[in-house]
This record gives sequence, structure tokens and C-alpha cells, in this order.
Amino acid sequence: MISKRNLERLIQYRRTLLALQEKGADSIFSHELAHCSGFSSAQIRRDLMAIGYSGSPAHGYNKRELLKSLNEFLDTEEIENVAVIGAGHIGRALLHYFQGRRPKLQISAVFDVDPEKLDRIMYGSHTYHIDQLSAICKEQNIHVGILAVPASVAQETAQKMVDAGIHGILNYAPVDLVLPEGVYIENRDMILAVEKITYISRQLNKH
Amino acid sequence: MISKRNLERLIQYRRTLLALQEKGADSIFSHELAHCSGFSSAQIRRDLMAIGYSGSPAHGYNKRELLKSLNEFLDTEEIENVAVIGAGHIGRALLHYFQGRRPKLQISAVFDVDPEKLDRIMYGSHTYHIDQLSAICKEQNIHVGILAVPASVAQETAQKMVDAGIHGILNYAPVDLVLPEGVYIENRDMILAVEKITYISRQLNKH
DNA sequence: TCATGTGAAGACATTCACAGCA
DNA sequence: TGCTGTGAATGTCTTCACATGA
Repeated sequence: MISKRNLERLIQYRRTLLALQEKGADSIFSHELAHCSGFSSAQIRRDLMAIGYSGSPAHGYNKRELLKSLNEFLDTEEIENVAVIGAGHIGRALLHYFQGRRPKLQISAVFDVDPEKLDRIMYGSHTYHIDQLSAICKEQNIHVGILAVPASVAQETAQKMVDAGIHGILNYAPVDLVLPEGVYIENRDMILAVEKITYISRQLNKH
Repeated sequence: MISKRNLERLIQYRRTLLALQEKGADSIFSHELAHCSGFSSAQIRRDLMAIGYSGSPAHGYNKRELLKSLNEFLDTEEIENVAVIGAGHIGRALLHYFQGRRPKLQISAVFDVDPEKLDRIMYGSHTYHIDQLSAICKEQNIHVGILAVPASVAQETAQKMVDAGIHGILNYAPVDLVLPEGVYIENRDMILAVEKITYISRQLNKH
């Protein structure tokens, strides 16, 4: 099995390649990919061992073929459905960014409690009341959810997600979720991120 | 110097402690902190060595004192100003979350280009036209910025940030920024995060 | 010549396990 | 007894450096 870090970088390489797809030659060297993606060329070569795609010393990697290998490794055959819980700023930012960007991944349902936001199409996705979470997740075979609700209701909402069969949660609420074993949580508290950068930037500046 | 991972966890411990501040006893054991924050107790004890705070085998850590040590380690004396560039959904989500949450950190300026959003107070922060970036950053001594603009203008905006003296960037745009050495970039592409969770969750489900 | 793929080395991070203490 | 603090061991990740091939 691949490590989380390796996975993150592979996903990043795919994005970088997509951006470079139309530009320049058909092929790309590891050091070019390195320059754009911010990792070292040795790291890239090592990472690509995991997906079994080989380049050639003469021309490097063929962009189209490498993309194909990355897609095969990262995606499933069928489109996967994902839910957004909370139609506030973060939820809407996600919906907006997502629109048509990833062919194998779609936000097929959005949940909220505000009557004004219910039963309509928001950036291409249908909105539902949170009480329908379980039913819709079953119906649409959803196992991944993005939690973007206010801190005050984050824990109870996360529990509802787990009860609805979700076992991968991307958590934007600034709260420590305590959930059963086997549920994968990735925390993305924006404030913590700012605190981190502030600290690092301060250290750098001390030269 | 502390490592990035260690730093992330220390920041997390602080958030966990703040949440637990009023609950239960005055002190807390490493395994309790572990349960809430999701790390191992050995990890926590090891991490706390870095900030030089010692607990007692009898009572564990005193919450108030540990918080004080963490604050001293993580914060500066004076309040630090941070800029948000882009007043769309993400920018506003950040402003909203931030309000009054961190005493030593404030979003003192927001930049955009939309005339409708300029020269007003948005969630407690003043908004300016992007052309004023350099002047305001100098004036307010800003060295950290959160980039939350559309992908199409992310690279040029990032360059403006660097020109304005910013050397720590939290990047929410789904774009590979290419910037001079010495600028610290932390990428938070939401789509990549969803792709990662989807992959991991799928593997877990295969049991 | 110059880039890939990779064994081996090195750096880094986490966990173990236990002495020491209340 | 049951915790902390920490050397030592283990585990993981990244980089080095070079054989190989176009």
C-alpha cells in the first residue's frame, strides 16, 4: 500500500500535468515537473515507481501516458459521489471550485437546515435537508462527506454522517471530532493553517 | 528548530486545550489529550518536550499553564496582521471563522477588485483594492497572506503579494504557484483534499 | 551526454519501554 | 499504582549516487 504522503504528491502531479498538458512538448522531465510542483526530481521519480509507469531516459515522461497511469491509479471506473454538509461559504466555495473539474468525482448532494437553501440546485448540485442525509447517502452510495457546518453543530453532524454510512470526512469545522474507529478524518481548520504559516514565516524572516 | 509536523500538532493541542478549558478538572493527562486530538500519548509527551513545559506524574499537565507555555511558544508579543486576498466565498469564510478567535492574530486587510466589495468593513476587516496591496502591507507590517482568488489570476496575484513583502502564503487557489526562493507556500486546494480522502476511504472500505 | 530507475545511505519521526517520582 | 520524561529502538521518508540505456 501507498503512503499518504506519496498519495498526496501523486494527486498533485496529476494537477500539475493537467495544467501543463497543452503547453510545450508531449513529454516532460522529472526536473520540469519538479520545478512546477515544488518537489524534488528524485522524489518524483521515486513516487512514480508506485504507479508502475516508466519514462525513458531520452525523453522523460510522456504527458498523456503518465496522466493516464495516474488516473488509473487514483480513480475508480465509475463516478464517485460525494456529499457536502453545510451550504455556507465553505460549502459553496467547494461546489463552485468543483464544477466540472474532476470527471470521476462529483458532489451529488448538499445538505443544510436553512429552509431558504433547500430543494434547489446550487452550483449544479441538489440541496436537501440534513434529515435526508441517511436516505440520500444510501441511495447515491455516498461514503465521503465534506463537513462545512458551524463549530457548534460539527460533532453531532459528524455523528449523523457516520450513521449515514460515511467513513471518510473532510472536516473544515474548527473542532476536534471524536468518532468511532474506522472513520477517516482529515482536518482542514483554516485558522490552524494561518497560525502555522505565521509561525514558519516568522522563523524564515529571522534569517 | 522545531519540525513542521511538530508545529502542526502543538497548534492543534492548543486548540484542543482551549475547547476543554472549562470542562472537568484543572489538569489533564497525556492520554486524555490524545483521545481528543487524535494523536498518541507518547507523541504528545515527546512534542511537549520542545516547548519546555513539564507536567507532573501525579496530575498530568495543568491546563492553564500548558496553554500559557503553548501561547508563549507559538505567538509573538504584539498582534500580527494578516491579509486576505480575494473576498469570495473562501475569503469570507476565513474572515467569518477568524472573528475574535485568535487574540494574537488578526486579518487586518482584505483585497479584491470588485468595486462593490471595496472600502467597506467585511466581518470586521477593511476591504481595499488590490492596487493598494503594497502600500497597506508596508503600513500594517503584513508578511503573511491568504490567497483566495480565482485560479485564472492566482499566479499574478501571488507575484503581487511577494512584491508587497509577503513571504508566507496560504494558497487556496487550485494552481501551482511558481515564486522566488524564500517564499513559503502552503497549498490547500480543496479538490485535492477531496481526491485524497476519496482514495483513502475507498482503500479502508476494501478492508 | 543526460535522464531514468533504484539499491543503499542518510535523515527524520514515532513508538517502545522503563527509571523515577508523587 | 500510574503517570511523566526520555534514551534507545524501530519505522518511515527522502536523498544520494550510480549503473543502465537512448
